[in-house]
Amino acid sequence: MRKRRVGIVEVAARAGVSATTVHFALHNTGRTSEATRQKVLQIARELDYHPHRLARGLRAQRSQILGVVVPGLRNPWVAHVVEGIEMAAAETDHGLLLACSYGDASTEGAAVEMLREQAVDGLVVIPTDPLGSSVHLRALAEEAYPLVLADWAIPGLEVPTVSVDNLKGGYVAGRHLARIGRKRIVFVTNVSWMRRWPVAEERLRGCNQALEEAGVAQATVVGPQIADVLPEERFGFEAVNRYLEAGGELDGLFAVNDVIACGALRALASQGLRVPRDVSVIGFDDQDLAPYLSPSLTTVHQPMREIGRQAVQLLVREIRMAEEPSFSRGSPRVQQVRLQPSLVVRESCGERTGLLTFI
Amino acid sequence: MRKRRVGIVEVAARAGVSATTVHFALHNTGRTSEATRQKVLQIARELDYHPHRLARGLRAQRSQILGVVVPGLRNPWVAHVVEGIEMAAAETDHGLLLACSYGDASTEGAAVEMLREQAVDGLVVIPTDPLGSSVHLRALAEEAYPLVLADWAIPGLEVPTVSVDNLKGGYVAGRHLARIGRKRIVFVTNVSWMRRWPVAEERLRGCNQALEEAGVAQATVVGPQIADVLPEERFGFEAVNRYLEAGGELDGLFAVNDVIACGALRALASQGLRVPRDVSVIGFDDQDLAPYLSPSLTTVHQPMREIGRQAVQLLVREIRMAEEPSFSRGSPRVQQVRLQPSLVVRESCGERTGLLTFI
DNA sequence: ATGAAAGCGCTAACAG
DNA sequence: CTGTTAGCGCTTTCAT
Repeated sequence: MRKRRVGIVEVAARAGVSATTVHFALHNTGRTSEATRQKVLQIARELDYHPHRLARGLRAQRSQILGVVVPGLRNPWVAHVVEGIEMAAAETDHGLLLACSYGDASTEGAAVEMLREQAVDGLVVIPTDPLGSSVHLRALAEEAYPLVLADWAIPGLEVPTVSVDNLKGGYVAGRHLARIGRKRIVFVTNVSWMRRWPVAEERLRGCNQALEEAGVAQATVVGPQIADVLPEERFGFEAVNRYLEAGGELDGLFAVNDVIACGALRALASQGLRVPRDVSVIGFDDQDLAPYLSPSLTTVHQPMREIGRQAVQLLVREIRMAEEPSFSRGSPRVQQVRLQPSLVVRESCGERTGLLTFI
Repeated sequence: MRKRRVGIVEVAARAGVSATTVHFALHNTGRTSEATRQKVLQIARELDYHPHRLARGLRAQRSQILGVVVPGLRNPWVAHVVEGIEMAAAETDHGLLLACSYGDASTEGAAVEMLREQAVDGLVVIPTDPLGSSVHLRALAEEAYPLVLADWAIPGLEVPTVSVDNLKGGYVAGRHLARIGRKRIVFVTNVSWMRRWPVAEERLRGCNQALEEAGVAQATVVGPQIADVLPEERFGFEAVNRYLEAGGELDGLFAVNDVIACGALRALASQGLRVPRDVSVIGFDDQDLAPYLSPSLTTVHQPMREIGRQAVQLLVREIRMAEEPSFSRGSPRVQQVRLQPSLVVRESCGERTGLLTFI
């Protein structure tokens, strides 16, 4: 039989006190005598009382729920970021309402709408598309709705953001390729990633900067020419395959993420190119599988869970600021957190081919 | 400036009608004249009115939120199931409150507690541990709280469940290994998977059944002997490495999931064993990366998103049944959905080694 | 065809 | 130290 939910009044009745007293007893505000408090707690336990957060939320105008909008969960990068968000949310006693945009700006808009109706206290969004996203995100920002972006900032949108230093990430990748003597570098990215403008572009720019410093030709961008396909492994595979079939050459490859790198590795192998002998490959993310690919993948590590955690921290701060404007005290109005990536060298680069440097 | 949320009463005021009328106009219950209805809708739009679902939920005793508890998101299997859940939830106008148990039964219990306080209408749980989980899940079941399990049923717990036919999945894997002439089969699983009793055990049992039918020796179970480590790739790698270092032999390997298979592939390669020449490898799940590993992974496909979708469907049904008991009409009280797996043959098995069959 | 009023479960200002 | 009371925003019965 469905057990009826026991509320504060039933506890009050059983304890022979008022609902108010129960409330103060449960929240230990020191307004009740220790005796009644114990009695109330005892009865609450007996009755298996649980607060009804909807009711509390309605009254307090605060649901203790954070909304999260992500492009989807199949890229492990996102999955890890969401885990980080979940951990931080649980620690700060928040629930987590999750919605996916699946790469579509209007789905994202609908998700934001829906989450707002559910009265989330704030939103963490990994935007899907700078143009489409910026419309509704800008609307949120304008009414000072607590909002934090993860992964990348939308140009011209002043919102707290936590992201990784993509320029530097690209730079260390490019520098490494140059150092080990690679001359013809290809940068693989899909259109979705190009749309996320700052991300792919910065990684590419960082890479090119390093190449230039080393006197190596700029990277050839492969991928945006062809249609986007899922999963991303397949995209990486097809993009590289087409490039090679069209007679393209390369001795170094830098992929915008590890999943695409995985597909790229496969394409290189299928075309008879050996990694790292013929081609050095670098990914981005350092996902769980990177060390276990064959060859293991050299990649630019980023702290994925940490991105999620920091996003929640910024968001909680935003929420407080929205509630008690005095809280802003001193610290800058909009915080940007930029985490540092680092290169993890594994087999796919074949450090030993570095001998080429001496030729 | 923070925009104050506009409610039904403000719309009413502006339209010169009562809140009741606004309500009926918005919900198109045909109780208002078309004229007033249009006017109200117009004003609602102008004022950018959005219903407050917390308030509605409180009144209606129904939050339109589903709770989901999963072990974590880093295994892409889970990520895909959650995507399926998210899609189905969005389609049925439900929000999705997500919590992770991280493999710990008490964390799971706390998550369930928290979700109930948030007044979710029902729960989808991927249990973490049959012993630990069964305690609080049984409690839910006893009070007829809408609950659906995904992935595996807890023995003796009568709750709707959607899972894949693991016995059959194991069977087709084992049969394939036998058919291509493999004789010394190893089954790799970690302790966490063994705890999820029916899953790993059924996959193993199905495999052994096929081996027996083919007159091949039962599979050696590798993994549970050593401590669990994350990520699972690493576990697969270490488990297989230890087995080989201890002088273990094999010519066929069946892993409890693709991620562990990925680590196993790597371990085999690092020990100089070639796949598929020396060893045939089969995984379970058919995750995105399976076709892009080198060699590409033969694996037992399961419809991951579909599991999530079906779970939501069962749950929505449970919720309706709990609300209007008359709804149960005819159909069995507890539904079990069992989806069919299928073998996807790729390079890691080397069908051509099937020649061995003729020796 | 429309409105008044009660109430979902909890909180907090205000009395005593 | 404890209780009374008035809502939070929406739904729904009952009047008009």
